[in-house]
Amino acid sequence: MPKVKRVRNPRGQGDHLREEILIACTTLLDQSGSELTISLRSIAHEAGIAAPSISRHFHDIHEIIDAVVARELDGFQRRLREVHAATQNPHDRIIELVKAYVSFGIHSPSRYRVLFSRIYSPYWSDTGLSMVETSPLMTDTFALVRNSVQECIDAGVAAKVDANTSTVMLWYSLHGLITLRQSITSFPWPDIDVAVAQILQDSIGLHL
Amino acid sequence: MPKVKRVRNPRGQGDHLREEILIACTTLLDQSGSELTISLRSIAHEAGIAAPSISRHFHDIHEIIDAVVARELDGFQRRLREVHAATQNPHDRIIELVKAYVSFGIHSPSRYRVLFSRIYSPYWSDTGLSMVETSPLMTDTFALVRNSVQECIDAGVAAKVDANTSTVMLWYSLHGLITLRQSITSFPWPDIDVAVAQILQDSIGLHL
DNA sequence: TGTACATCAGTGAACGCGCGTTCACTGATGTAC
DNA sequence: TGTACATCAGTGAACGCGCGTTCACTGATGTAC
Repeated sequence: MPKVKRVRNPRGQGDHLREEILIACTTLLDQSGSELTISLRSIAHEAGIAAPSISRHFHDIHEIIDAVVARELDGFQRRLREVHAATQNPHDRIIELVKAYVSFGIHSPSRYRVLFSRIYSPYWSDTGLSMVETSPLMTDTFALVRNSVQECIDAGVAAKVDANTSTVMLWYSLHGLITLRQSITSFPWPDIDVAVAQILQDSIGLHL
Repeated sequence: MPKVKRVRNPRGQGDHLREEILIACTTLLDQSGSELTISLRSIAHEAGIAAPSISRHFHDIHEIIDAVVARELDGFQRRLREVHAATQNPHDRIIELVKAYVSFGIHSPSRYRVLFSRIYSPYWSDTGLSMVETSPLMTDTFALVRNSVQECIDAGVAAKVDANTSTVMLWYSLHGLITLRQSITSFPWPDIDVAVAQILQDSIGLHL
């Protein structure tokens, strides 16, 4: 989709193109589901600019992908925080948080994959290992859920005692549910709501 | 690694090259961890042959990948069958089956990924959707584990009642454990044996 | 208030490379007469 | 037993394409004098 004749940004506002590049990259990621199929030229084409124009804003394609992942992770965390603020008690809160997580994974499979299933390829090792580092945003988001699990335990609505381990178990299960259903589509998977309820019961011992 | 001067296969045994192509492709998959970074030419180079030589044996690269996946899945299933045959009672059997699954995922991350985390990309849809179909081998392997879970329930060593749902929960958790630990490496994950024991307890209610 | 100049925000052509695919070929070996 | 021919198992050069990167440029706008 080549865009209509681009109007150049006014002087001093060259950073606007940085935004457009990130948006174009996000669009392509949504379409392809893997950062490996994306090229600098495809991003330039999607953004309606010449390929060399990107170099003023990003050193290479990994820098663009990293920026997109950081943005998406930030948006995802913000959504979970909203859910956290909008719920009244620990029981409803953990259910809504899990629903939001699963909903994101099921309805935005490509974005979910880019955030939580990035591949470490040895071919990339010379361009830096930043993609392998865990973002503080990831740790923060985990802490948000873990605290909600702790609240459930304290309130007596969850039977487990170790909030940290329980939350990891919860994460394992939800991630497995989202990605296995995506990869192996013709398997007779059980109903998704039933599965999520079962996961909440098994992993944190939530009383339903 | 360019190989030493290849000796051509004798007449009537051209299928030997088919084997060599599959082995070369497996080697590359082990190295890269994603089928998206593999090209026909890279396989030809790894196998020490000219690129057009592949066309006598495979129509395109997807056919090669599919053949590799089928072989690997077959080998994986055979290993699980061996574990099944080598164990004496339902309790030990399910533990050893799970250990074998996790061990494969942790020690052969690239192969595991190719078997269980393949991506459906819309770009490939015109070359056929065979990659999206669930292999009968996958269903068979699931049935093997599900039957072991059923044995545990019948023997009273697992507390859950629905073997099918429990096995799906078990699969979700193990898959999540393997892939999350692979993608997010610097997170403070709990000890893997402890996590696996917890998963067995949570998902099928195994008494440890 | 003019005007020369510097800076900013890009563009377009060209490069060498790896890709999948085509095409004509090579040379060993089996087979029909 | 010879020998002509068909088949098999590949090879090597060449193609057009998309890739990341370089290089010289364009043209608008701010700034110093």
